[in-house]
Parts: sequence; C-alpha cells; structure tokens
Amino acid sequence: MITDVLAQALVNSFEVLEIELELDEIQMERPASRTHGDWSSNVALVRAKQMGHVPRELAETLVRSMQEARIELVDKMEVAGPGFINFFLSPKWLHQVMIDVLELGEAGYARSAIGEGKSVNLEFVSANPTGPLHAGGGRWGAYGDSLARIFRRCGYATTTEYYVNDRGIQTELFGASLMARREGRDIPDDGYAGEYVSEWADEMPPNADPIVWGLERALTEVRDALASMNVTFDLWASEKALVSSGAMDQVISRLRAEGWLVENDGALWLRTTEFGDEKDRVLVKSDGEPTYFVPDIAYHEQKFGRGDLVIDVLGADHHGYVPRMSAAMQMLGHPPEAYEAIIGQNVTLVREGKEIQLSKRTGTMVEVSELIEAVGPDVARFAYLLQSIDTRQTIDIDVLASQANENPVYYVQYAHARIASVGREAGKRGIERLPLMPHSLELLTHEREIEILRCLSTLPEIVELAARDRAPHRLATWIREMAAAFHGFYHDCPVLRSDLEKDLQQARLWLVEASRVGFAVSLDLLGIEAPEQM
RNA sequence: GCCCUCGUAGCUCAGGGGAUAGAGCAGUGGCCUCCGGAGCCAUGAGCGCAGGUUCGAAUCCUGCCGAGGGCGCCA
Repeated sequence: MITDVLAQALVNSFEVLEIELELDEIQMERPASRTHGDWSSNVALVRAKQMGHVPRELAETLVRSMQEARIELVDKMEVAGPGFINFFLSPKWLHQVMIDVLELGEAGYARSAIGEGKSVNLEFVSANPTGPLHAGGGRWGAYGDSLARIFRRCGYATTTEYYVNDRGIQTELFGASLMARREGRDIPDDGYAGEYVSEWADEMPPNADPIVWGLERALTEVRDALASMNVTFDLWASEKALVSSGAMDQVISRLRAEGWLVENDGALWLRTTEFGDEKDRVLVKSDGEPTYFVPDIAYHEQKFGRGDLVIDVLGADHHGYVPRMSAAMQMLGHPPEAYEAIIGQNVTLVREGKEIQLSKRTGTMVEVSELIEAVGPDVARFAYLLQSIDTRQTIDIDVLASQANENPVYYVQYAHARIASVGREAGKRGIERLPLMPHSLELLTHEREIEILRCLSTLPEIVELAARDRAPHRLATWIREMAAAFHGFYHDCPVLRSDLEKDLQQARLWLVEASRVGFAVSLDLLGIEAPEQM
C-alpha cells in the first residue's frame, strides 16, 4: 500500500533525527481538499511538542530529508498549514490501484483479512412470530444482512440467525386471537387486534391448532418479506426447541454452581448488579415459572457455540436489556467484549404527511411487504442502509414512491447499467477489449478518470471501516460517490467513439471494467441488485 | 427523577480530533453532432446553546435546552 511507503519514509527521516517510531505510529490521511495533495500526515504536529520543536520547522526538516531520499511515486512534498506534510503523488499510484482492482477482480478486491481466524454470530430482527413484520423491522433486516456480508468480506467466519419466540404468552395470545376471530368472538384482553388476524383466521383450516398454524403462517410471512429484500438467515433458532432440550435447567444450575443466584421473596434472582446492571433480575418467579430471561440466557450461551463474538442487533426500545444479558454472559465465563449489542434507532414511517405508529397489537402498522410493494425491494433496502444505525430514521413512503426516477438507488444502479451498456455497444461496433497493457494506463489523466480511481482506491478501507464500526451505511455513502464519479466520466470521456486513439480507448475500456468491479463488490455488500439494464 | 441515543442547509442525511463542513431532494439557470438525459454543469443557505480539554473541536468532556426510547416477579 502506498500509505505504508509514505509512512516508512517518515519513519526513516525521523531516524535521521535519532527518533525511533513504529510504522503504525504514523497517521496518514486523505486531505479534504485536493489542493493539499493526495495524502497527508500530521506527525509533525503530533510529535513537535514532546521533541521541543516548532511543528512547521520539524515538518520542513522531515520533508528535506525525504526529498534527499527520493520516494517512489511522490511528485512533490510540501509543508502546509500549522505543519501538515502533504504528499502529491504521480498519477501512476492510481494506475497501480487500477491494476490491483483488475487483477483481484470482483472476488478479491476490497477483501480484508482483519477477521481472519475469528468468528462472529449475528442475530437480528427476531421479531415475535405473531404477525407480519412491520416496516421498522425491515431496517434491522437490511442492516444485519449487510453487516454479515461485510464481516464475511473481511474474513470473519460469520453466521446469522433469527431467534423465533415460538412459545410463551405472546404466542398463546396470538393463537387465542386467531381462534376468537375465527369464531366471531372478541379477541382476548391484550390480544392482537390487527386486521391481518381476521384475514388469517379465515385462511385457517378447520382442525388446525391455532398456535401452531398461526406461528407457521406468521413465520412464512416474515421469511418471505425479508427474502424479497434479499435478507436471509443461516439459522432460525426455535425457543421451543431450546427449552425442550433442557437448556434452561442447565443454565440455571451452572449459574447456581457459580454462586450468582439468590432467593428473595420466594423468587430466584440473578445478581446482575455485580456486573453493573441497575438491579438484580428475577429468573424464576415466586409462582415457580421462569421469566423470559432464562431461555434468553440459554439461547445466548448456545450462540457462543457458533461464534466467538456474539452480536445482537436490537431496537432502541431494548437497550435496557443489554446490561443484564452482558452480566449473564460474564457469569458464564465469557469476557465482556465477547458479547456485543448494537442498538439501532427506530424508524418513523410517514405516509400522507402523517406519522404512522407501528404496533402489531393495535394493528396500525405498515408492513415491510407493503413498503416493498410500494417502492420495490432495492429502493426499500437502500433507504434503510443509507443512514447510520444511530440515526432515528424517517421514511416517507410517498416521497420514496414518488422519487421513482430520482431515487438514489437508481442513480447507483444506472451507473452499473451504463457499464453493461458500454459492453453491449462495444460488441455491436466490433470493439474488443484486448489484454491489459499496464503502460497504456498512463494515458488515463483526465480529472474524471482520476476521480474514479481515487474512489476505487478507498474501497478497501471503507469495507474495513464498515466492519469495524458496524456501519454498512459507509458503503452506501461510498457507492453514491463512486456513481457520481462514473457518471461524470461517462459524460466527459467517450469510450467507443471512432475518432478515439486506440490505446486510450483500451485504457478506458479497462477503467470501465475496474469501475464495474467496484460497483459489483459494493452492491453485493449492500445486498442490492446490480442490473445490466434499467 | 435516573439511564441510553440523537440535535449539521428549507427537507432527508453524510462527516465521529485536522486545513475552506459535504451529498441527495426541493428552488433557479444552463448542457441532446457520436457509448442510455434515470445523466452532466452552475447557483444560495448550516454544525441547538454555554463552558472546558487540545497546536487544532461538528467530532472528546461537563452543564443546559430540545426530540425519541428505556427504567415490571411483561416479553
């Protein structure tokens, strides 16, 4: 990597000053403005004080020493501002990036090894199977699935799962609600009032067990809706199966053996305050019934068999649950960092200018499937992924639907489709892409061409950042920039025109192919289709 | 009351120690001689408030204001 070359040069020039620095102590960053070069380092600002130097003077000394040493691909160095060292590189460094992209291709470019030898288990959505998935839940689906793809690209052995709460009070209430509707009675108190309950009740075969049938009906609905958005799971983990395996008893006796249980007021408590929880939590109620927390602990314990790092993606309304689960996992011998909860902010849905409250129980809701039907799977998924999971997201269905031709996802997909179109048109005109002549890439000097290459050069670090920060939206941001770069190139730089110099044409054909790789990789990580035509 | 998020352009959001804070939408004005105009180019406007740390703060810390969420022997 070019940054290593530059950082090494800085380390070397510090050695001249008899200062030992490690390579990773040098930060290289991309200046916000082109006028500040291609790469920049702030070492002089960081180190000057402790060395008793003035930053600018230190920077100048370093630059002088690097100039004497001559660094490959560096055209110019300068000291700027308070003491930044700016590197202006020969465009060749980007041509080298392009060769990497082409050699590594779709399968290999922007693949990182930061997760090599590590495994991660990701649980997301896990909405109760008591009705269709509402449009807020779609966010966790898009997020979790893309994050899993990013983890895999970074070398993590990744498994994904959906925890199916297929036993307990909610499922019973749901079954009872179905039965009530079926028989034309009012639903029970705290039952499910949504319209879908009546519709489903009509579908229910005469002798079906409403609980069993209802669960399957809901699960199918949820599974199909997510699948239509390209969200799938490695495992649908059944709570019922877990409980009947005896896992609850096992986990309770382990916790008892470790001394984490205490009896009080006839109930059995877990001393989660020992690990920072606000209060201890009841495991077994005074009536002898275990709380939901027990199977949850058992389930999380089981997940450690599928990943060294266990991650839950939870809605903001569940954040209070994290300290107790974290406490329980530590009691079972897992280091604190082995369990991670990602708290996502909720989605506000707007239709006809009004906020829609999302509640399965009261039935005022917008289903994921409705959203997808209204705007299409790619628009929906991209909308979910466009924003940081920390941001409360407002999705205005009318705006999304009316943006039919201006939606950001089309902007991106159109770029990919244009690439395919260039290929088709080339075929018609009998223009072939000949084996890559690395030397001819030096003809790529147009600002539009360089811009594409700059974009492509950042993709590997963007993927790593997205994994490290659990932030798929960084890919969404990147791909929009990439699309802008490509559209600009397409507008200004003809590829197939007959009067184009042949070597330049070849170089551009390869640049188009490199762009395709970038789009294909990032669209795949986002889980969005890469169309050949619109 | 305590705890967790979040306040950036008219709207939806990027940017999470670095130099002049970006994009889309909406507005205005341009660009069809040849690969797809779902495109390109130009243009106005912004870091909730107040302190602090730092050579440097939209970014880190504290307080206040505002928004959402959480504080059951519910799940």
